[in-house]
Amino acid sequence: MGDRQAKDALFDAFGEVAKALGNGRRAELVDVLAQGERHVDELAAEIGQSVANTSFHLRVLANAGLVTTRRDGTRIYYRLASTRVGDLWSALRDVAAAHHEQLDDLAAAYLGDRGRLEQIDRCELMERLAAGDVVVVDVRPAPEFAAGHISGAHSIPIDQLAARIKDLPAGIETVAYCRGPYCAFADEAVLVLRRRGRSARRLVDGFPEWAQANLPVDTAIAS
Amino acid sequence: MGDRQAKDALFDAFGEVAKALGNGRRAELVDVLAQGERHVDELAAEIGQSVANTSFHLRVLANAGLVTTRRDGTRIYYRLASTRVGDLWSALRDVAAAHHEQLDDLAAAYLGDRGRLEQIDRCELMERLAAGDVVVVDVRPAPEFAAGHISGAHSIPIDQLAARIKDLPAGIETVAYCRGPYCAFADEAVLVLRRRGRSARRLVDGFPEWAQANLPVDTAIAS
DNA sequence: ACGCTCCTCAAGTAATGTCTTGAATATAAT
DNA sequence: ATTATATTCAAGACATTACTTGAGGAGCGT
Repeated sequence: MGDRQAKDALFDAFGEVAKALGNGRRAELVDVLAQGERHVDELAAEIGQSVANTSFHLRVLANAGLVTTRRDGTRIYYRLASTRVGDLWSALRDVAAAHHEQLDDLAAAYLGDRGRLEQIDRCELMERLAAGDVVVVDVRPAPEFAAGHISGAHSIPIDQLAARIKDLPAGIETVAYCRGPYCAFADEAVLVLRRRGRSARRLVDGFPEWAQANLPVDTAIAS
Repeated sequence: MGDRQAKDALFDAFGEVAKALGNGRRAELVDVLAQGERHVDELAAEIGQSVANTSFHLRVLANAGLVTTRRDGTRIYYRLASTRVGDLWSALRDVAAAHHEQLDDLAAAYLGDRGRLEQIDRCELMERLAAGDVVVVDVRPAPEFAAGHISGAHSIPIDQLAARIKDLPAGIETVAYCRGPYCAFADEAVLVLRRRGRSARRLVDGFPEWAQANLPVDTAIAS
């Protein structure tokens, strides 16, 4: 009990879990999987990598215990091993946002200047939803909406928003949401909506945070 | 906004923070620093590495924003950048414990079989402390006690416990605590105390968790 | 100014990680 | 059975990481 070698081995094991998150592509995978399960093909497209490389990264995550798999026919679906993994991912983002010097610049380079972006927090959205004076749009890809979404939200993936904007009722404020605070989909949705003269804001974070707060969620397929 | 290259760079930055934790020696450093600030010499001894290598690892942690420094004369003290870093470390341990297949074996190899080890949780310890029918012993190294400890605890570093056991009042239960759930000091303390015929248990986790729960803490030097 | 202590930096080596390409496997559909 | 689709595996090029040794810099006390 208490010898150096065993202690090093134990902490190496903790390190292995962190190492699994220690790659940008794997971090992207975890961010996508926090929305719900996906199969390899889709994941490869999401992170812009080859299927072989994506498969390799998924195996690294699986070996670290961060994700598990389910087979359905020829497809293999990956998902986070538990909500704790999502918590770990949130904690990592928090620390990076608080202490990583260049993170603000990198976020601004990806998301653009959010100075004028109108946001709404979970509490207010919940109130407005109850009052019925708001329309909520889920602008994530369809499979993520199918895997789970804010109760009452409409699914319009961001790349279809311009074409389907007429499906949304006018004269009522629209709230767009996506994967989380570092996802650009909702930002872009707000831009598109405002350009068309709609009143629009984005939810400050995304679906995982909403679900984590135990707010109402649906998994059935809605409009 | 939203282009691949910028997104990859952003998630690479998240990955860098995780990568900083993705090494057993750096994980040990974070675990020690969660107890309070220490200087390089001590840290090198704690993780069983050369001073040069320890300095290197500390710089990696500093570059990732996980630790900061303070100079005092010839010494440079390192500390966690904020309590969020401690939260991240806790989340990492939780995930590893829940999902890493070999972690239980590695923990058992380092800590020994805890099957018969009597433990006490924070709530019960708090009650017993208020009732005054328990003696609390901090068995961490002296600098960690000085940096912060459970209010009313006595400091007897584990390597002095056998010699100083007579300083502890007999006929009253003793509770030992240390750095956390994966620290062997308190386990060993319980063994030593029981061998001497004392009634003893260990706190399930350690000082960082106690402090995080906003329970009473002292930093002054006590007995 | 000098030596002392504490810490960081640089160079070098062995090991490991990332991504590509092309082949191999497993299940489903024909 | 055979073919098609989805995923994994293997090999190789290239970059990065971990640790050692020895030199260099910063502050303190004499």
